[in-house]
Amino acid sequence: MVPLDWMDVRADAVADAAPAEGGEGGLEVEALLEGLNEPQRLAASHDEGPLLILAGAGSGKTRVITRRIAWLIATRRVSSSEVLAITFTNKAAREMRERVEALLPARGMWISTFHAMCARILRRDIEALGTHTRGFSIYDTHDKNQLIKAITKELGYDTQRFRPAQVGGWISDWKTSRFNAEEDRVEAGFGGIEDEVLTRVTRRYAEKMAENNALDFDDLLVKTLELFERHPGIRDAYAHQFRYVLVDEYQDTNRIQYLLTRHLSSVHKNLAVCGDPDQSIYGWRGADIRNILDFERDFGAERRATVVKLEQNYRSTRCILEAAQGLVRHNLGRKEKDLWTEKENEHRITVLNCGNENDEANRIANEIHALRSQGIAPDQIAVFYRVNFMQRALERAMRLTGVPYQIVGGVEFYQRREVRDLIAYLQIVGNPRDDVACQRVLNVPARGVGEKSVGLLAAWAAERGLPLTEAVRSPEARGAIRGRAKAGLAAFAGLVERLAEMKSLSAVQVLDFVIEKVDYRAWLATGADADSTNREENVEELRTHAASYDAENPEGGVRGFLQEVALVSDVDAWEEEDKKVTLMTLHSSKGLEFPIVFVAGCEEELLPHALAMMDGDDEESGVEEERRLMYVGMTRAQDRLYLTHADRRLHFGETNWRRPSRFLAEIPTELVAGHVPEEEEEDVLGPYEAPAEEYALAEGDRVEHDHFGYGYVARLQGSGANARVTVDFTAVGSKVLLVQYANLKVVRG
DNA sequence: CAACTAGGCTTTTTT
DNA sequence: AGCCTAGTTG
Repeated sequence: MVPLDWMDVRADAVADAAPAEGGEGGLEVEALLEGLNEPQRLAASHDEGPLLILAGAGSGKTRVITRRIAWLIATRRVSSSEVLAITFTNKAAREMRERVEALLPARGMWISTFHAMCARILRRDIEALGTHTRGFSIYDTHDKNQLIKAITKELGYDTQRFRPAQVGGWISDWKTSRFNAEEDRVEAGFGGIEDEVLTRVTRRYAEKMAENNALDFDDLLVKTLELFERHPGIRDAYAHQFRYVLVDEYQDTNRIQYLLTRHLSSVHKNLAVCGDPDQSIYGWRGADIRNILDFERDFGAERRATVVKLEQNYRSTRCILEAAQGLVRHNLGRKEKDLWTEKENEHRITVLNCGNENDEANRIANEIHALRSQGIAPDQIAVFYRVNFMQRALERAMRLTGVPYQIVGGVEFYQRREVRDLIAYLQIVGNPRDDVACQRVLNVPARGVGEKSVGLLAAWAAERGLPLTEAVRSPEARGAIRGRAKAGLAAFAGLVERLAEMKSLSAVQVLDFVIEKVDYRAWLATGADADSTNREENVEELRTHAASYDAENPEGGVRGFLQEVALVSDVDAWEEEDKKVTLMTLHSSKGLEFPIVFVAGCEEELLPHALAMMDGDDEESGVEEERRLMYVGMTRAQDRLYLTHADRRLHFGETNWRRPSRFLAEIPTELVAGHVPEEEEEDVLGPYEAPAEEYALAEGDRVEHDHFGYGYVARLQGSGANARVTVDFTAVGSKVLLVQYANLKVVRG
């Protein structure tokens, strides 16, 4: 967040020119459109009515949006608080705000993600719904899963069979689908037990969320929509306020976001959306590409929608652009775009075929070294991958070869146990009804309060419909508990009493109180964890975060901090200034650009991902989204693009044979330097046949050993140098041997 | 009854 | 890395 007092300092030459009278194009206004090409200028200076900006990759979209906001404020006598702009990440929101403020002084613009906007609206108006108070907690996926697990257990179902994450996914689909168009309502009907679990858990989940005064990510959107539907007065107040509404990355909005957009723009009907159907990559979480495809029909009924296509790419070389286009053209039923660039080719695309994941990582690291010796700074380079686990091999190679790197996302800071513990204490301050938070830290650090005691307290609270913190504070509830737990609970109760009085303190003040009071550092030090120092560092980092939040948001307090923490995304934490190579998932790379890009793991079953292809009934649409994902990754590159794939990859202690991605074969060959994989013959069915010598051993094989004689292979584990085999020898019984030294001979027949 | 340990299992992508 | 389970110890 930007401190408020920066704003006035930032005004530059353009800003100094006050908005022209009547808004008609004086020199100053012209300056706001300076340097834009014709379609960009059209989009930036479009006045009233619906506007669809089809913005190809790298076509200067952000620039158009920021200029547009500035132009509206400068010429249309729009005050900054009448502009609503929705971005995909908080980072994008922050940047957009800064860039507008660099053009003119503007205060109080609503620029945020959908989720942050909804949180802000609900903080003000949620009490109209009668289920929550303004101090509500925001549950992230982890909190949500904890609650679902508890409920699933409570209802007597097996949490192994009905995994919290899976049930959570069902609930999410169900909530979202309630608002979908009549014709494509998700058939929640699995039939049988699944249906029963879904129905019962969903109902109980909604009850508990209300009791806990908590909202999950879906709820933020859904409750805001409910608020607008049930209280038109509230809806109209916002709709009147926002004279101009702008939604970025519109191709990735879901049905609820679409309906929210409708409501918010319903009075002035000045809605501009911006996006690229070829970059729609969030279908799996409910995003509906039809939102952008149907925009003209949806919003153009009263007043014809203006459509602007931004087709000049300012980012990539012709080679990169053509390769990416060549790839995405394999998607059927897409609107053809004619992206072009003036940047001529310097390098062709490099495809690297590697042995295994470590070889791949090393070759990427070596290439980075070579690039650095040509004077390219590490922060000009990014490595993308499809799944987070791939980060490990890459990270290892970077570390071993001394490449400075930073990882975006992956093992998230806010997911770390120590961080979550401390956040949970803050959540109790922000919302004493938060049972999930209370339960988490009831016995952290260990106070002798085990499962049994917690069960007694929870039962007492449930009978009376009271939150857990009340049970903790009640001498009556504690009366049934004896022994070590009694003293521990008394201590925790004292702590809860103190926390209840800390609502108005700053985040770091509460944090410091808790850390000191429970002696959290000492508790960490007793942990058997080898990396307890690492945990201590994370505690320090959390303190730093809290302190800087407090400094920048003096009014925010504990709740403000919690809200920010709940809604941060991976990319939000990314620091561009660092002189480091960036490692991130393809999904996180959306909206970014780098001179040099590596896309690792261009293999079948990884990109396209195996699960994307079996999800639902429509395999091809899964593949198409994966193709778009690859397209997004490729179009991040400005000058050079490397695509790598490995023949073998280690996953879950198993080495699998890999085939190069079909997407590699879809890139026009003349654009590629290095090894071009030949298109594989059709063998869609059946696993890829591995070269025989690598599978020399199989379970059940009869083998001969120099010393132990004959036996049968009972088990194979690991791979490469670590591959081990368990053999039941006739003479000496069962032995575990390292394959590479055992020198076993297979006896066939 | 609570605390701790070892070992097995698991991960598509994320606001 | 974390969660779960089983088994042990205090």
